[in-house]
Amino acid sequence: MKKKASIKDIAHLVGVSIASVSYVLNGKEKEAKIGAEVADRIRAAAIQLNYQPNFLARSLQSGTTRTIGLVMEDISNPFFSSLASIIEKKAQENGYTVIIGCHYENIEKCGKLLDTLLLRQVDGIIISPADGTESQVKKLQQAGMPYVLVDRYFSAIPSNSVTINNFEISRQAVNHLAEEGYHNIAMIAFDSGFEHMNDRVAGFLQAMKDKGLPVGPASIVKVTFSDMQSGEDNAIFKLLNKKNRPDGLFFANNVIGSKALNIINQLKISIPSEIGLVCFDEREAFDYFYAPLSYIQQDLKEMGEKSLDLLFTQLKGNVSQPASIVVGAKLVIRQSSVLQGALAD
Amino acid sequence: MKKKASIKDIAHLVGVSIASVSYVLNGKEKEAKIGAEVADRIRAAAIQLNYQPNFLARSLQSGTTRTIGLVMEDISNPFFSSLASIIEKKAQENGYTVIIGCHYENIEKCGKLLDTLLLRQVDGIIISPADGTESQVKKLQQAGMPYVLVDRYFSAIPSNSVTINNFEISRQAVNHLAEEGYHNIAMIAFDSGFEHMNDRVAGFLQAMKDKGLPVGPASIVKVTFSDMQSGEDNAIFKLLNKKNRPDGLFFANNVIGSKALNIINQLKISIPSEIGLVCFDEREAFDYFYAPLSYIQQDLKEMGEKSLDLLFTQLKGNVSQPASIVVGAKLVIRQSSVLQGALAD
DNA sequence: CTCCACTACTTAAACGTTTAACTAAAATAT
DNA sequence: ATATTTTAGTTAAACGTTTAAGTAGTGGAG
Repeated sequence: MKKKASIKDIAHLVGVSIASVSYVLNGKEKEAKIGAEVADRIRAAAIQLNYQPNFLARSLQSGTTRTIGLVMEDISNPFFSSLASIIEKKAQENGYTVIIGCHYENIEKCGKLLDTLLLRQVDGIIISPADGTESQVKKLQQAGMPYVLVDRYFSAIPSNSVTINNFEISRQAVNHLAEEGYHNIAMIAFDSGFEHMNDRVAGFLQAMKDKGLPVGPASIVKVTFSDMQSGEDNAIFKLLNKKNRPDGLFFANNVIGSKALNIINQLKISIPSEIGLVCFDEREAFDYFYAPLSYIQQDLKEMGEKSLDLLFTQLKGNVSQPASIVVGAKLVIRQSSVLQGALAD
Repeated sequence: MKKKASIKDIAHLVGVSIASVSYVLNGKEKEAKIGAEVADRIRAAAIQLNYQPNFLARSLQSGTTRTIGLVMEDISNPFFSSLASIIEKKAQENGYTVIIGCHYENIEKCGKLLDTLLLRQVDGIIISPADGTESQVKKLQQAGMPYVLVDRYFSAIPSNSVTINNFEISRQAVNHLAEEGYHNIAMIAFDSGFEHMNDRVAGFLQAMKDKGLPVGPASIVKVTFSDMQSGEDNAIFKLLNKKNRPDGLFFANNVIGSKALNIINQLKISIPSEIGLVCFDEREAFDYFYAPLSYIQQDLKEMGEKSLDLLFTQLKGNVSQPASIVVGAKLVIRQSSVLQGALAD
C-alpha cells in the first residue's frame, strides 16, 4: 500500500492545525468557527491529496467499528447463504460491513470465532449458534456485546432473537400429511440440544396426538450432524429399507431432506404414492425432484432484516428488555405429499 | 461494551511502565531485558485483569489488519458460497478474518464495495469482479492493494489470478455432446464483456468446427444477468419453443442451467432423448433432475486455496510478476447427455 | 578510582483521529 | 479609553499500541 495522505499532510499544506482540518472535514466548521475561506482551502487540499480518512484511527478514537459479525453453521448451506445475502445487503445499505464466520457445528470453532469478533471489536453480532454453546452466548452477554440470535435460541439465556414458530408450523405440516391419508408417519430430526429442533419434534408429536396416530420408538429417527457430513447415514437407510416402513416422512431440515431424497432415489421408492414427504426449509433440489417436495418456507427476508433491526436498536442504545421476534413461516404444498395429485397425474 | 483493561492498567497495577508490559506480553522480554520476576508479575496481572489486546490500536500501529476482503457476485449462488466457505475456512486457519461483500453484477455497488475495503485497510482482496469493472481493478492496483482475481479475469490488467481453462473444458463438453450424436447444438451464454465467458463461447465454437457442425446466428443465445433475476427469460423459451429447436444444449453457467431446466420441464421436453444437456458448473438441482445433468466441475477447493496462497505470498512481500494460476476442471458425464443410457433405461 | 559494559528498565515518539479547553486578535459595547 | 464579547482559530489530551533511544544503577577490569 502506498503511503496515504493524513489530515496532518493537509494541515501542513494549508498551513493550519490538524484540528482545523478535522473540524472542516467533519462538517463541524461552524461549531469550531473556521472561516469560509480557510475551510475551502482545506477541502481543496483534501481533494488534491486524495485524502481518505483512516478508519482504524477513527475507530480507535470513537470505539465503534461499523462492523458486525455474522456467525452461522455453514455458509454453503442455502438456508444460511440466503440469510447471509439478505443481511449483508441491508448492512451495506446502512454503512455497516459484515465479517463472516462459520462454525460447522463445532463448539470450539464457534468459541474461537466469537473471541475473534470480540477482539476485533465489532459493534454487534448476529449469530446462529452451534449446539451446546450456551456458555459462549452468555460470555457475549457478560462482555456487553450486542448480539441477536437468529434461527436458533436458548431459552435459558434471555436474548434478542428472531425465530419462527417451529412448533406450530411443524404441527401444521404433519397435520397435512395425516389429512392426506398418510397414517404411519415418522420424523427424521437432528440429535441435538437445540430447542428449535425440539420444538419441531414437539409439533410433530402434537399433530400425531391430535390425529390419534400411533407414535412408537421408531417414529422419531435421530441423526447427527456428522452423519450428514459423511457418506454414511445408516439410520435413514435402515428406516426406509425395512418391511413396514413409514408411509409419511417429515424432515426436520433441508440437510436431512436432501440426504433422505438420495436414499429414496436409491431405493426407488415412489413419491408420493408409497411415501408422502414434507421437509422443513427449502432447497433447490426439492423443486427439481420428480415429485416436487412440499416444504416449510421460513420468511428469510423478514428474518434477516428483523435481526439487523434488532441489532441496530441495541447499537443506538435503546436497550430495554430482550425482544423475541417471531417471523412468518408457511407450508408450501406440492406433489410430494398429495396422494390425489399422484392419481390425477 | 464494558470497559476493557489496557496495558496501561496492567502497568499501573504492577508499577512498571507500559513499555515493559508491552514487551513482556509480546514475548520480547529478553530483547528488552525485563527481569524474570517482573515479567511474571506482568503476566499474572494480565490474567487477573483479563487483558485482551486492542486490535484497532495494534492495527493502527502496525498498518496491517489481518483482514481480507472477499467480493463476489452473490453469496446465495452455490458456486460462490462454496468458494466463500473454502476461503473463509482457510483464512481463519491462518489467523485472517474475512469481510464479505456482494456486487450483484452492479458496477456501482462493486465500486463502493472496493472503496469500503480500501478505506478499512484490509490487507488484501480476493475478488470475482463485476462485468465492466476494469477501472476499479486498476484502481486497486494503483492503490497498491494486494488482490487476486478469481474465476473472472481481465487480460488487459495483468493480475494475480486463479481461473480454470474455460476454453478447453468447454471444447471438451461440446465435443462430448457431438460424439453422443447431438448435431444441432446451441449454447446459452451471458451477454457480457467477461473474458472467461467468451472463452467458453470460443471453446464451443472450436468444438463445433472440429466436428464439422453448422454454426448459425441461432447457435449462441445470449441472455443478461437481469433476465435471469426476473421471471422473464424469453430468449431461452423462444429457442426451445420453435419447431427446429436444437437437439443439444450447452449452458454457460449454473444460473442459466437452472433457468433452462425450468423451461424444459415446463415444455415437457424429454432429456436426453429429445435434447442432450451439459452445464458449466454444478448445482444441487442437477443431481435431482430425473436425468441428472452432465456438468463441468471446477475444482473449487483448489481455486479457493490457491487464491489465498497467492494473496498471502503478496502479503509476505514476495512480489514478483503477477501469477495466473490455472486450476483443474473436469467434465462429469451423466444421463442428460448420453443417448445410449436413455435407451438402456 | 575511573571507565566501561551490562542489566533492567523508562521515556517518548509514532500510528491518525477527535474534541474539550484554551488563546490571541478583532469587533463591539459602555 | 477600557471592558466585554466574538471570531478564528490552536493546543493538547486521549484512544491503545509498538519500539527506538535513552538512563540509572551495578559489577568488573585496568
